[in-house]
Amino acid sequence: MGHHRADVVDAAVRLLDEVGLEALTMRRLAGTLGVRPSALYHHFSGKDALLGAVADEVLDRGRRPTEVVAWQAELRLVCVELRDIMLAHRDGAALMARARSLGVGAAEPMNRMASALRWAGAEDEVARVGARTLFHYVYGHVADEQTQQQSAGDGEVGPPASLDFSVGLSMVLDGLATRMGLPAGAG
Amino acid sequence: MGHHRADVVDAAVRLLDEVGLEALTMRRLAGTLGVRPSALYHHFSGKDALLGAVADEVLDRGRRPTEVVAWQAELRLVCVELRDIMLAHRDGAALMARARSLGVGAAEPMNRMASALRWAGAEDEVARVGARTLFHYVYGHVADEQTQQQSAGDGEVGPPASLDFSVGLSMVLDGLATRMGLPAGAG
DNA sequence: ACCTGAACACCGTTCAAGT
DNA sequence: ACCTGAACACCGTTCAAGT
Repeated sequence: MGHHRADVVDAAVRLLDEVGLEALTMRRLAGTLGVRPSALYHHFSGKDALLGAVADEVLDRGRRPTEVVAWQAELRLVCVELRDIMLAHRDGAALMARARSLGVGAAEPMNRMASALRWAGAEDEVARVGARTLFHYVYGHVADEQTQQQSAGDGEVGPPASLDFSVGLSMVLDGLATRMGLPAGAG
Repeated sequence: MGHHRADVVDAAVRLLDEVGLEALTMRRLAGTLGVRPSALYHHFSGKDALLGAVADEVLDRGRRPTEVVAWQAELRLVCVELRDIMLAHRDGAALMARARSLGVGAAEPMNRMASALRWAGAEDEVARVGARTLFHYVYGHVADEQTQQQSAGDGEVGPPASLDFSVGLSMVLDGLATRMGLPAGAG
């Protein structure tokens, strides 16, 4: 009875956190809204479009204010922000992968990374490849974290994931610096 | 009428190449074998187990003989082999991601990378993180390639993907070398 | 603009029973 | 050991029709 697009996205984010990506179903989502499944197609052309909107909404909610820092530190901040966003929602990494593979949404983080690199003086190819590499690193790491914490649940292991993330990120940033003809280790 | 596990896996690989991962369905697979869907559950406990077996089969088929080379070159060979395997099958990257997220199969490439790193003298943490980073790089790159070539199809763009892959890989290997206290650029 | 009702063409999985 | 028959509990999507 009178929902808007934003209401549907809100409900979808809540449902995602409750039941996970696999159980995030058009029929189930309609149920939580007290509406018939077919009603959702008034707001979205299909499930793909809905998932793209959910991914962008989640990205937007986790956005932090920009700080003025050196380029390596900025890339680090963007990557940490992206990881935190993915970790903030059940199956967050899988959601981003799904949206990207459907070619709908979730493009902003990589664009920010590429911008930072170009601003730092990287050639176009290095900026493009570097941004992709960083994004894939973050996504892959968080995807592993979330599938592990899904299969564990009992023995608390806890914080070493963040440390591993930081170490690997430094590695990629070092490689990036080397490619740009700068000394490694500033990050 | 008398299929074995291996027959089912073979048919699944063929069907994957024909119709893609999304349409690789238990019912459809049963159809190509001239069998009822329920018959498949005699060979596999469920779809997840089947997909894991498919991933491992594909990995095994693409395996190349080991060459004796420097560690950076060896890592490069493993990564190139992994990319070629994924590219050799429709939705190859998505298949590996799916298997990994289900915690079934597709673990061998990362193990080989970690071994190569330990053999080269890397500390345990660097070997673990390095292998993960390399695997995620390869997977992410190929996943992008395959979703792009899925949405393109018309204007031939072609080879630059391989070049981008090589550049990004060198970047990661440089970062790895730096972390190990070695000069970058040997790869 | 937003929704219902009803249908279409599918899914994965289980389980008793057959040979 | 390998398979059938039949069912259960779901899917995404379409489309005419209602308010």
